[in-house]
Amino acid sequence: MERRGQTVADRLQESFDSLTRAERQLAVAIRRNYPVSGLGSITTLASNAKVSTPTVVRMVRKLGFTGFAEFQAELKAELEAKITNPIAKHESWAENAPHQHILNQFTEAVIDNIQQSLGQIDHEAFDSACALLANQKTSIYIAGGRITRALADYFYMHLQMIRGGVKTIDSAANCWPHFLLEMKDQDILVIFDVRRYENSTVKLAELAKDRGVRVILFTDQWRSPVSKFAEVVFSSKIEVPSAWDSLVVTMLLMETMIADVQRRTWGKTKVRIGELEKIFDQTGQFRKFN
Amino acid sequence: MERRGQTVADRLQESFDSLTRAERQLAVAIRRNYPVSGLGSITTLASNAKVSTPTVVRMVRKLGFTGFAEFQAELKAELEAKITNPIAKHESWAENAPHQHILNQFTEAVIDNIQQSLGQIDHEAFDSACALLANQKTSIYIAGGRITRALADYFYMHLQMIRGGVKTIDSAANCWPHFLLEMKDQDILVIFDVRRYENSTVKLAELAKDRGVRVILFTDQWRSPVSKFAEVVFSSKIEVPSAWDSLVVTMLLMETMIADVQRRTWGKTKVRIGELEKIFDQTGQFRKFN
DNA sequence: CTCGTGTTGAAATAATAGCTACAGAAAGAA
DNA sequence: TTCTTTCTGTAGCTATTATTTCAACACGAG
Repeated sequence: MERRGQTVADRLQESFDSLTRAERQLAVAIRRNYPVSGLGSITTLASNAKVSTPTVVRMVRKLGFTGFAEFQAELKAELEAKITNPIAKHESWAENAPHQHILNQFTEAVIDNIQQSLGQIDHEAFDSACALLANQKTSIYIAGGRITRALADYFYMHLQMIRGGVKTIDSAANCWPHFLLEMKDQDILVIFDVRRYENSTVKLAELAKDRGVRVILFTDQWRSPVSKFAEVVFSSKIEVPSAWDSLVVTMLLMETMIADVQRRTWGKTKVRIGELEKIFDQTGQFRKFN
Repeated sequence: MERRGQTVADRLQESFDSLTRAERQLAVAIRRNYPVSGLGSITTLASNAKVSTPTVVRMVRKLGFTGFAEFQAELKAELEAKITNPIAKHESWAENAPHQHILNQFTEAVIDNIQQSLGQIDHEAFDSACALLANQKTSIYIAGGRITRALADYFYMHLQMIRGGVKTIDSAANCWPHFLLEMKDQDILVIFDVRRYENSTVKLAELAKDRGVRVILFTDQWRSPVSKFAEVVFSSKIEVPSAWDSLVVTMLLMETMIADVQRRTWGKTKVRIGELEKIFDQTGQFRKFN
């Protein structure tokens, strides 16, 4: 078998499909902090990956090594090459691709967006928004625009598992009166609105606010006009080297919020999730691994 | 004694005068090919330097370590710092919030996920997937699971603006026969499937492949069983400090793909977008700024 | 030359490493 | 469901490791 020029990472990648669950878990652990992660004892590596030492032995054999010692020797050799090589500079995200490759360019822009957006965020506003969403006495309405609809759905899907009283607002504007009618004082309306802002969304926010609804807005760095009616506003930088905008940062904020709301409501959510799991088990629709 | 910021090499240099003959011989051997030389066993190191193992122990104690293990751990830490991407080691992302704040913890995990996932991506596979999607002669079908449905919709929304012949597959499994019937040889099926993997999705992939359809899969680090039937697989690390998984990396890859497909089809897409704009202008539904 | 001080490695020891065998658990097939 | 097959961790074995002990050695002072 020809192995010339193949790094351990390559072999790991190549053989990934033929690995078992525990072995994949190990492979991921090795890639984390590669290649230094593989330099300790087999015991350390195994416990870091939360697998047993025989699993380690079996996996390195699958990669074509005679044993852990040979595997580690190879890692050391790679490391040595990397250290002595002057272009070892770690400046690309997709390491095998050239720096000009769109994967690197795009990712760099996204990282910058994250840094800029998070750098400006008001964490107290974030906390208060989470508190609002965790308050189970009120109802939550979620609305998105043409492009942001997908994020609204994603948010809805998670919140609805975490707590009751969550509704997603149909994108067709002629359905809104029904939702507005239902909204009570102190209810929450979460709106996603990035450029190009939609007139109808602004109207929705205004009408909702008139009814005493508290509005949480996810928007871009230029801020949707909805912000006039919003109690809490999160603006994310969305520019990337693309004809389209990136909603990655918005999604990051939203997921963080989901995590925090879940934490706040855990007592009640635990029961809710338990029931949900039971239903899933009954349908047999899902399976855990492999 | 203050040891802050001192590397092993520094200590070696500093204490060189107080070392004995055999110890100096060892010190030189360590600096030769530093720091990888110190990563093997004490036996190997000793025999490379042509000294005995007790000499090694005595010397590292003179440098201030309690034993060889501590010395080696320090070397590993140095190596790790040397080859790790500095941006990933960012201390705080939301600068005003404490480091323990969930915004910082979550973002840190996401950045790590990005680095891990991009670090092992096959950029040639990425390019070929983009080429497949840019080929306007074939039709594209997009399918998602319970959670990933939102991503599938997001992808559909963009691709559908970029080119024709894009369809999203209804999540209800009983609608699939109709879609399968329509699929032609060489058509593309894009599947989003992260844990917990859905049995029905695997079946869809299998049936599609039987019809000569080429499958592109977005999954997580453990890989959905769909990967058996997929021509191109993108796995993203999805673990975050949350009860739920993070699809931020998947979204990043997808957006990058959208950007690249758009670039490839620009000639035809320009016309298509132009027409779309015209329709939007006519409906007056959207406005550009404020 | 002899003594004393400091240096060194061979040998002994205790701990840990890597590896194997095997049995229980999980997944897949019937 | 039940039966097979495959996977995975526990327990135990042997080889090696890091460390300690101690006798031999080198070398300068007297």
